[in-house]
Amino acid sequence: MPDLLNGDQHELDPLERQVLAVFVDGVRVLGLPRSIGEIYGLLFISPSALALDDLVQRLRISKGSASQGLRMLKNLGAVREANGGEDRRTYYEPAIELKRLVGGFIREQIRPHLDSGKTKIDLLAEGARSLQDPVRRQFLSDRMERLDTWMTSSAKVLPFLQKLLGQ
Amino acid sequence: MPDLLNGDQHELDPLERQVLAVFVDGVRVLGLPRSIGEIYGLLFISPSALALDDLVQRLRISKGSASQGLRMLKNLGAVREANGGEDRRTYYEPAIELKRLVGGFIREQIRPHLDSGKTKIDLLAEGARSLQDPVRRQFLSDRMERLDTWMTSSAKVLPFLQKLLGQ
DNA sequence: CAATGAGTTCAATTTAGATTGAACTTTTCT
DNA sequence: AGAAAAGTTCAATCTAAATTGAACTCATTG
Repeated sequence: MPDLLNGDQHELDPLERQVLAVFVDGVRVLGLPRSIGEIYGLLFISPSALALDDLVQRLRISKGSASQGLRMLKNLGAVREANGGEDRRTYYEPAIELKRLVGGFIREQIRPHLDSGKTKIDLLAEGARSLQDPVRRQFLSDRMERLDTWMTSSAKVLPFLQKLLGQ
Repeated sequence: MPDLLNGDQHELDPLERQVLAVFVDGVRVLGLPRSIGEIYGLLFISPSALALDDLVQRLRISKGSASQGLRMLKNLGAVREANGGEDRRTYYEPAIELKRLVGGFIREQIRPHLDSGKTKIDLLAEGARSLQDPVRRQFLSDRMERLDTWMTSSAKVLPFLQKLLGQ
């Protein structure tokens, strides 16, 4: 007698599989692992919040994968804990506002790289300025300046991005 | 007698290595392979255009890697052939305007995914509309609608992005 | 307080995708 | 023509990153 207590632990149906494939594709473009796309995707098409174990069963991924994936999605602000589950498990639901998703991605994945990049470039510009050969010094300094401009422009654009995507 | 005819085929010096590391880091964020960062980075800090073989020697990568990397960079509009090299080799120089780089990346890496994603979602929305269960149908249709909105918003934002980064 | 269940951690394994290198095509030069 | 050099292609190999799964902690409950 299968599925006695579980109304909803079936395999994914073909439509659901295809939706998940779109998410897997989407997150790969962002440089995130497949499991992230699967987990978020399943939450996105689930009418009710899901617990870790639901993800394990329906996606057939390991507990480890599900745990790590959920942590990353929480950090990105793409998933939050649903309040008021009956049992003692934690249930998760997806954030579905594009603004929030983009904001989280920028905060977690873009800004840190921009910041550490800027620091490194400042250091390298320093190094360039202390080169012996004046021609080389001038050229490299110009290029480091250019890199710096890139970073600054990119950083400036991010708030606009968020604003434009806000709703 | 090393380097008799090659004024410039040294190893990379530590400063150069560090600049390349920044580029390698940068392209990884964009989901591009390390070799792309190395090749573009070396061109970026080279005062004169370089040929494929220069890349092979200075970066110690294979001819195959250099060839494929250059092709991708050309497709991205990040590198162009320099005109007027002496010998019969092709020399390459980097595009250093952020606008152009971003434009190429959007055109080659973002737009195709957005477009194919939109197509797939339209199909899936179709599938959702023909579900039996009215509750499920309504819910999934809403979610597909939401996905569609994401795609549309993202596509609309790209031209602004390019404009804002246009120096 | 022992037992059960939820969730985490991380070393080992797997896998996707990047890189290599040898064979090939094309171009140039004597 | 044919030798040499530039560049391309792609099957085989390698490697970085994702995934697994077993051992663990922590919280709950009878």
